[in-house]
Amino acid sequence: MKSDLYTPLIENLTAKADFTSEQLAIIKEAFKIRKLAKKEYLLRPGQISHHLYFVSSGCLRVYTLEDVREIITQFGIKGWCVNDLTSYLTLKPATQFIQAIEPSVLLQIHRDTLEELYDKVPPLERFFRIKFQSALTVMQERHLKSISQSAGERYEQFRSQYREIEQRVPQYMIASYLGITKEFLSYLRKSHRSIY
Amino acid sequence: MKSDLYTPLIENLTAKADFTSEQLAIIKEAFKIRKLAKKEYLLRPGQISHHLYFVSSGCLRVYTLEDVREIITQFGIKGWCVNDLTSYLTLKPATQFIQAIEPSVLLQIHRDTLEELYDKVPPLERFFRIKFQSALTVMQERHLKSISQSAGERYEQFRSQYREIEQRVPQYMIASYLGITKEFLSYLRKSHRSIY
DNA sequence: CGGAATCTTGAAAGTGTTCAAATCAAGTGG
DNA sequence: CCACTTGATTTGAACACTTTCAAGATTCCG
Repeated sequence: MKSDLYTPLIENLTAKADFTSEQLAIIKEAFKIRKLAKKEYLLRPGQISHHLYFVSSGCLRVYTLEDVREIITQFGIKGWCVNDLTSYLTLKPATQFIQAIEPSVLLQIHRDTLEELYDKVPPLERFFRIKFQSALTVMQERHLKSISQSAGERYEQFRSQYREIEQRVPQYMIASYLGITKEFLSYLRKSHRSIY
Repeated sequence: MKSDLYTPLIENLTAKADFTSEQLAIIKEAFKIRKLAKKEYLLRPGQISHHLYFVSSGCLRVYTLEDVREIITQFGIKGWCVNDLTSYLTLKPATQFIQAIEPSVLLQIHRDTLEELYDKVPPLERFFRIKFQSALTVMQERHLKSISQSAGERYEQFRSQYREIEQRVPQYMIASYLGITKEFLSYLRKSHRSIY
């Protein structure tokens, strides 16, 4: 059922803005289905990110190689977007990898198509403005915590905030997302064993 | 000269979008001048942020009290915006302080006025979508560095990226912005004395 | 079963904080 | 313009948090 895959997208759209059913149909039409096997890459450094990716099902990670160490900057599960946004917006080569952690289904839209849609469907521009606003506040909050809290606190908070992700991805990836080593995360878990 | 104060705003607007001179006039009209003495507060925790603030001149800081320690989340100089964005967007009480570090002049617009403007001047919505997009990528980059780089590297990078701010604000504020103690920043400076 | 990926352990080293005191700089009022 | 107070920066020692490295244990999957 094609429409199944589009349900999360439609829900997302209608939650934050008003679209007529005609507009929704146009938008839906513009998003193409993209399936990924486990461990398959959607994007690699050097490539240019030409699409916006909406996760319909599965789980992905966005990460970068700093020095020689992997740092995960985003996870993506149903209802989230994943991207190397800088590459998408500036047309510069990506610096990040996007890889499926599980078999996944994405809905992708090309930058040029979306630009056209902004003109064809004005509420879409508002939708994205609002989306980017919220994404920014989330990122501000995340950054604040990363410099004001200890690793243990950040882990606790991650566990409660993203329980679903915590249960689906290996622990060394969570460590990477939190900016600590897998060994230290293991140590933290041990010393609080009673809690977990 | 009133128009002097508006120049940075106009430049900012016209750099990223196309407005007719009529539209620019309408927008300009909607922004009110707000002057602050040194150390004066624009916003305190508990208050609701009803305005968007554009810095026309001077220098401000946005900070929060974590535990008992001040953490600076943003600086604002000419051409930048400062805010507790979460409060502005959700109408919830602010958690951050906004304080002038120098005598400053801001241009402020009320949320309701801006919402009306989005309808009256459609390109404005696009302007802000693009602004928030860029702000998000900047924040992503900043967060990545805060978890992948050492304090020394972050300081080096801050010095080169924000030379102007570095020269205008006391060092303990830079330490606070970088998420380290003033003592440790002092130590870093000492051990690299030759470089600075 | 066998191999690869993941998770755990412990010791040693590095990075950053805390606290208390000293120094330096910058207004402010007399 | 000096004396004084406050604000800002520096120092050093002890401590806490996190990483590194090397090894071992465990789990997962073909």
